[in-house]
Amino acid sequence: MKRDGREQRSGIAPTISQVAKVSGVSRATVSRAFTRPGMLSEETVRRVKAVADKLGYVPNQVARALSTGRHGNVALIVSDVANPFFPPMIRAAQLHADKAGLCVFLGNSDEDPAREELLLGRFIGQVEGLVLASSRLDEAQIRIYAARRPLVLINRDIEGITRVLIDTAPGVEAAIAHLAELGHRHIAYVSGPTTSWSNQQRRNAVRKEAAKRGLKVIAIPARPPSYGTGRLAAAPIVASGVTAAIAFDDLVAQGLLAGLAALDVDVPRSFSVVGCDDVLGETTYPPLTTVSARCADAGDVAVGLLLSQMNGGASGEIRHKLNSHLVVRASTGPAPARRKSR
Amino acid sequence: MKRDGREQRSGIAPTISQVAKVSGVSRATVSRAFTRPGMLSEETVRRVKAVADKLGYVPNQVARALSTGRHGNVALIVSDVANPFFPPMIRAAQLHADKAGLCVFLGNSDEDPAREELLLGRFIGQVEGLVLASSRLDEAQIRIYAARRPLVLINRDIEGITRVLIDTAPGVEAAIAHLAELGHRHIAYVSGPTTSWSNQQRRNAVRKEAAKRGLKVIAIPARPPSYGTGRLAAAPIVASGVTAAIAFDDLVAQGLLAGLAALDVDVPRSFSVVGCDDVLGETTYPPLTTVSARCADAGDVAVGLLLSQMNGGASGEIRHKLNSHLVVRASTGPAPARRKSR
DNA sequence: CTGTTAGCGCATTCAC
DNA sequence: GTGAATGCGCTAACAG
Repeated sequence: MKRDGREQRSGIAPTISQVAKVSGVSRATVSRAFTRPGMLSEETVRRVKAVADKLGYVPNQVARALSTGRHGNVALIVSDVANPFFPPMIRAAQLHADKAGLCVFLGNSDEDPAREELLLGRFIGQVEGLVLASSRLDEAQIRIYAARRPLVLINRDIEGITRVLIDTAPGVEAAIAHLAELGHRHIAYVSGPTTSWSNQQRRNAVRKEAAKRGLKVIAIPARPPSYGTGRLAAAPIVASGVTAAIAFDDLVAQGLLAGLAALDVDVPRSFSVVGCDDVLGETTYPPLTTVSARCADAGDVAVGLLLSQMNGGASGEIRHKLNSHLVVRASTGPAPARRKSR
Repeated sequence: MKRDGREQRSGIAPTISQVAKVSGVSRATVSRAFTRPGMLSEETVRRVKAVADKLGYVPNQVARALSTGRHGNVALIVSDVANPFFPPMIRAAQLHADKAGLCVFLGNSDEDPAREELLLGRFIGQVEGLVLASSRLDEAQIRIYAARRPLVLINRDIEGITRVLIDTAPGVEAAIAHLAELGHRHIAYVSGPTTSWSNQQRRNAVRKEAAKRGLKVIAIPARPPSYGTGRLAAAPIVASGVTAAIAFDDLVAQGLLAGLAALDVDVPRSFSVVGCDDVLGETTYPPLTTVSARCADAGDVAVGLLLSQMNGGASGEIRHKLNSHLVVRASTGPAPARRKSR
């Protein structure tokens, strides 16, 4: 077999053999100089490394991976890079992976299960572990991949597979309580993707807590969840007569804010809105009351779990829950006097 | 050498040899069935693939890479995943890479040259090409890596290295013209990172066009560029007496908007703000007039250029410029009557 | 401490 | 059209 284009640019890359020949040692010794210097005399290590340096030798990761089966790569697949929920998570995951010396493949499924599977297929062969954030794949598929490689899920609850769940229930409950205390009696839940674990969880939390406090809640969809669909939801929401809304995520809430403004509904004076995820900070107008979801932590924890699993740690039943809480800003206020009576 | 932990989970992954044995052909034939089916009889291909399927065989990318020198991976390094400028670019780059069957490593330098170099070092050995977006590395370093692998730069202008530049000058000039027509005479440029090519380009465009139209421009820094620093810039800006500001990017502009609101300065009635990049859409309040930077296209084009370079295409002097234009929304308006005269 | 030997899984010359 | 042999660059037993 001929040498191919591997190093077509600055000539052929030096291999372990060249270094070995020049330094007058065996290839194994050169290998050890890089992987287990402690096994060699300091003198040898020094000499070999000097030669390697001069030659510009750098270990070929691919060859090493083939030999050891460890390539130091992990993959992270998200459902939508452009959703502000993910970047902080990606960043945190990267940071953690970096510290462990791992490289991370990023995949973007764009909410499409087929694409997600395609990516998975491409990654699986060259990674030591995977993390799937908000996976839209069906359970059976996920199990298949989880059987082949350490795999951890974010915001997807599958029995027996390590997962980290951002538990927005406490925050959502607090939000409902907050709204109730402000005198709201009828509220809307602006719902997200039906296949989303987060959406199901939030919807249930809203219903449960609302029931407990005797609030009426209606559901208005915003699908796919985005600024645009949130904006569109404004009209049906005000038409429904509710005085407050809690949205699937901050983006939807932000759109709702805009839609409300366009309808001349003053927030928070005549309508209250609360978001979810807390990814927009105070950048909305008015600053959004929202449920803080610690998405960055999720990325960090997921990679941590993946690492311990890769290193043979307990891969049993791990279901890591991340807490949430309500952040009250300026988009919520006392319920307005009833419209009908005016 | 013993088998290692590669497939510790569901037993050993089937190799080409197993498929060969079961289908009663040689390993070479199995290999061909996957890489050059045309070389084999249809019957053979069919049979081999059937067996492979049943066994769950899937070609080992790493082994293939070692043999061919092509592993189908590329790396994308950005300076800050969390900056809304990047996600659309990342998404577009991924999409293009996907179509070409490539996997992409994502690196996040967090604006730190040292981290950027670390990442580069980890990636270089296992990718066929790299794209560096808004690299903070010094030119010499970049040249070294570019000599080893096909490499394309985004928003960094280094002679001899393929680069795609988002040319915001036309948009910025249009913005200045727009402001001038609205009667503004004194404006501020809220500047970004000094090492950023984009910042230099924008600053120069502002100066040039302002000079041409006889506007006075002062510079106020917002570093690092963010919502927070933009917000902080509001005070010195109103103190300076200018009536309009053009910000390094949308995030800074958004912060400025908030800072202005906190200072009770009405936008656009008493002050005009224009952003840069157009990554926030209409989500700000008021909707931001901004220079559209087509960041998604940049990612797409960069990967395209990288591909052609990887395939031995002309790697000569390529300097791809992406155009920009002004998007007028609601954050700009006529210059207010002069404050002093009131 | 260091050298020798034997693969990792695959793609590719050559023969046939 | 297909098989046998060889090597990609490296690491890991096994000796010494």
